[in-house]
Amino acid sequence: MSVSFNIAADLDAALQAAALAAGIDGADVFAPEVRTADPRNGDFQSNGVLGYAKARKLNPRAVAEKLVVALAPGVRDRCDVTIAGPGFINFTLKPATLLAWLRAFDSEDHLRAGAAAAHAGQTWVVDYSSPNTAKQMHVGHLRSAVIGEAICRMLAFTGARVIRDNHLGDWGTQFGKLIYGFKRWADPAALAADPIEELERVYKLGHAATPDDSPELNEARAELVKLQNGDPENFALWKKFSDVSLAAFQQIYDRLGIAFDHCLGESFYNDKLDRVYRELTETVPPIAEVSEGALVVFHLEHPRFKTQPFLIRKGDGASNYGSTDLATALYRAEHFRADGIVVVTDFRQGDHFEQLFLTVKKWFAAKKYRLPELHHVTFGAVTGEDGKALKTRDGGVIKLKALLDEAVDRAFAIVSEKNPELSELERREIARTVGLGAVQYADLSQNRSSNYVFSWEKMLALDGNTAPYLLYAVARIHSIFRKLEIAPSDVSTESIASMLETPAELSLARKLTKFPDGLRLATESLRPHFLSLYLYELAGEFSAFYTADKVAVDELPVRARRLLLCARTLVTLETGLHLLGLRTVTRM
RNA sequence: GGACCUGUAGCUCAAUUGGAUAGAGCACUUGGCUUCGAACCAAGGGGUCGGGGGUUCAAGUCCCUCCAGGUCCGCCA
Repeated sequence: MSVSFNIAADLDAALQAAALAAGIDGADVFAPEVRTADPRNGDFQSNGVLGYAKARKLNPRAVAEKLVVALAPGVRDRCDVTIAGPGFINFTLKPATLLAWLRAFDSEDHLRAGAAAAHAGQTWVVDYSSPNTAKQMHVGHLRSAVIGEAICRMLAFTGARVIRDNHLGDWGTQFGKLIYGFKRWADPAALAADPIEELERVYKLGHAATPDDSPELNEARAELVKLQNGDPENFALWKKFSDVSLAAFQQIYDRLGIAFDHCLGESFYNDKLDRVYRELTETVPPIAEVSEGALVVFHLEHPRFKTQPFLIRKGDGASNYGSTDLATALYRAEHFRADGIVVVTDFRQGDHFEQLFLTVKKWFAAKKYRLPELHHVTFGAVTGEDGKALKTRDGGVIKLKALLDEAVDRAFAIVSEKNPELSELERREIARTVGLGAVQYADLSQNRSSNYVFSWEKMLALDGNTAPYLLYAVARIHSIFRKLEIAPSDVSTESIASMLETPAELSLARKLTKFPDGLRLATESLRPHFLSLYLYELAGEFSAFYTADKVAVDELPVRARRLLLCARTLVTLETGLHLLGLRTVTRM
């Protein structure tokens, strides 16, 4: 039996064909709207008949009846079809169909091959993390990095060529003060020991020593002008700041499984800004205009941006983030030939990116440049359990490194308590995976647009929608295969599998076939929590199956089919968790 | 003043982007290990989906309007 990756799409096409075959009025515009159903109603449901029948004053159940009769015979062979309620068409996959799907999609590679149609041939640039150089990454940098990486992996899995671009904040007025402070107070020993720490220290000194309207501030500005004019000494300093910062960032990225293809920061676009100014002012009518000395864009069609300007060059002629972000959009469209651009930042930059995208659309239209899809992926704040911004006990900023260390330490304590017989080395390794995974997963498992309450206790809990719960399911499945001395990937043991039969077997198998749906939802909406939710529900189905039906039974055909379910659950959980950026364990 | 986000069980969050009886975890009550990892599973109680109007065969979801919290609005990003 041949079965396709996305069964819902298949059924949708089948119903469309049935509409044509039945010769119903307006069959060419009929949209079946097949989607996954509540399990109580079946595997998939078609909702399209209701709206269609209503618009033509027909009886929806009669229309549904016609369609079901006209369905190609193959559909009835693969699933039970019923009409329910006011005119829903329900499809319940037969056990043989479930088994056929599970046999077809038996590895991460086969799942990927099935999923790759969604973005095949497309190039997507994802801009995430994007910290400022010469500063520590802190807790506020976590969400962009974690969400951005998950989005990259999902896009790549669904067929896209993904370019990971770290848009560093490596240019701007703060470097005048930093150089000013560095030249006076930098301590070589401290710099060697912890460069970022030392840079932050001298920046603070530089900032404090250059109050507004002071002669010292003018000196700091002079350092900035020298840097911007290519002064060798200042440029060398700036380069050093960038290098040590990137090296420090990379230590964090390594722990989170992140590897950027490019780190094209703001400085990279310095020589690309004049073109932006020129092209935005040379159109007729011009897109940008001078207002109060600055170059700005108003969007007259917009209720707010008709009076709230988008600043693209400062009054003193200097660039700002509006300038560089415009140049960045052009570079990504021209140089990378991007079909889509995703920028992952917190929601407070919403106005900026709305204005940016409006401007880019007008600009590209005027110059006849190909316009990529533009997405600003926003997320809410990370707060403590009191609802306020997350701080250390003394009110300071929590460094990302310290936060990740604590996650691993806490996980180590839990693993050591639950599984003291494992070697310390193995417990350390497990703690890394579980601790970091818990932090990542806590961020990914909830809708990114709401604020996120940071709670060690909740993210490290073994119950509920957490990384430890999912990893526990993974570990238990590995444990079964270990005990039976079979490799999960060894498909040959499955050849004698008998037909799926028990309620728990069928329920788990049905959930497994919904992986395409969870992945599609998460990828289309750029919201990884849809994939998390699916994985959590899958792990739940597995735990119920594990309790209800023993795998290692004496009847070999029964054992084989249950092992098949275990192997597929394992592949799906591991694939899904890897897509979210987590590592997995074989025991914990 | 304008705009955006959020508001769902006591608490933390979901709800396939308009579908059928709004679901999980925590907490509370009860049951299940001489059997593959009980870090688990099964069952129970718990709801004016912030309030009110509207659109629709169908609204937690869309529109309007209030209320509450958060955020942004010219030379930071």
